[in-house]
Amino acid sequence: MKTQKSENTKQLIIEKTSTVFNVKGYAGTSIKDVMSATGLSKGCVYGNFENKDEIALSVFDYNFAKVTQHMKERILATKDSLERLLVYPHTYKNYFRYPYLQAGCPILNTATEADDTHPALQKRVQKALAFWKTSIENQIKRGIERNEIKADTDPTEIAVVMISMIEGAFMQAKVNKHMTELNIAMSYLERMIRNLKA
Amino acid sequence: MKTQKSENTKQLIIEKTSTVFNVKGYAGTSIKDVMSATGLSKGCVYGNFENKDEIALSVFDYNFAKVTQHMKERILATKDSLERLLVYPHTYKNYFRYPYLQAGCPILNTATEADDTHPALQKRVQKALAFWKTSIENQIKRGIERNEIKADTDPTEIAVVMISMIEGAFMQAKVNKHMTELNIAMSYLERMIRNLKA
DNA sequence: ATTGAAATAAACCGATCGGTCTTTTCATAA
DNA sequence: TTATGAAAAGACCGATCGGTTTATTTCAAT
Repeated sequence: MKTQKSENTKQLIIEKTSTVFNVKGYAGTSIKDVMSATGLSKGCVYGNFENKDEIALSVFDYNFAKVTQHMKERILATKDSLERLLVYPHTYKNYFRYPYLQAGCPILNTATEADDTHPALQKRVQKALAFWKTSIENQIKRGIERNEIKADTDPTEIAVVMISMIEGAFMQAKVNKHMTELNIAMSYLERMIRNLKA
Repeated sequence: MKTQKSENTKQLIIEKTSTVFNVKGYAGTSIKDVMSATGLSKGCVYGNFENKDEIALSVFDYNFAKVTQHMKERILATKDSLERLLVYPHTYKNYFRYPYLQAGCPILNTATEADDTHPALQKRVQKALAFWKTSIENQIKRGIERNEIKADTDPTEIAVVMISMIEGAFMQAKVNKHMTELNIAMSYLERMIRNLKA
């Protein structure tokens, strides 16, 4: 098979550049950056991707899939609904342990750059954000059905507040280069989640 | 005075490009953008600023001063400590009314771009964030002294949570191009603040 | 009327940008 | 062993980047 190999290098390019794009952003990452991150030539890069846009889009999908997969695994390892929700603050409290979060949350990083300049990337972020929101909502609904979470809990409100607090606190951690604010916010979030107990 | 005039154009460049930098970011804004936004020639731009960095730094200071000034005015117009804290969710709930917030929160926009790429800008954001935090803390301390806020309130925690929620919700509003999540988060924040009442 | 700072347009610089195209490499199948 | 064709390499493209320099003009203050 010849296509097999090309599929491999395509994946290699995505993996090797995933950090670069997350750190430098779309406009800040050049093809030269892609070349030096992968060790590949320009011809090879453009042989596997149509243009820089296509790389950036693939990289965003890859980065988002990484954190989604991690959350999924952690969530499936729990039993109680509250424990499931607590996975989020627990993970972000220790974000430095996860290489794909060390460069920052891909949603946050991409969102602020793409919102007015890159419609295609913006749509991806919108979808990612919507996916995250509904999956928290579903966890809460499930918790209510199982009588583990107070029946009068508003799933949408909790989901929005959780996402807001995580992203806002994460931004502070990144810019301050320390965890103080992130820890404070995540501890508050944990308490908030525990208060949802039926 | 001859310096007067040059001071004016310097200010004009800052004002006219403040939106551009907030929308396109530092890396995304070119000198050509500065020229077309101001209607000035390249020679004139470089006659008033040493380089692009100096413009970006000045623009950040300008943008941050704008929102700080707005908050200050609003806060001074209140009497109660809780009302003072409520100024923040009220303002961000109607952010589209304020031109200097329409392009996004300068702190958020600059933070995510500069955290790993532009140390000078990053320092500015750190200072801005610290200023914001301590000023919320001081308002809460004042409220406790005046017996308007519960004595067991943790000023730092509330400050961090407020900033996190605002920035995180703002990000969602910008990327989704609608206010749903921002309104939900700000309503929650209002309730949280009202719960601090002594 | 003179002066001189400020702004102008334009040429120019080397570097880099994203992207194309031709050549070379190299594994595979005949 | 040789022919084939995909994949990788790298020279090359025009455009733009940030920034400098030049000569010229505008215009307010003396």
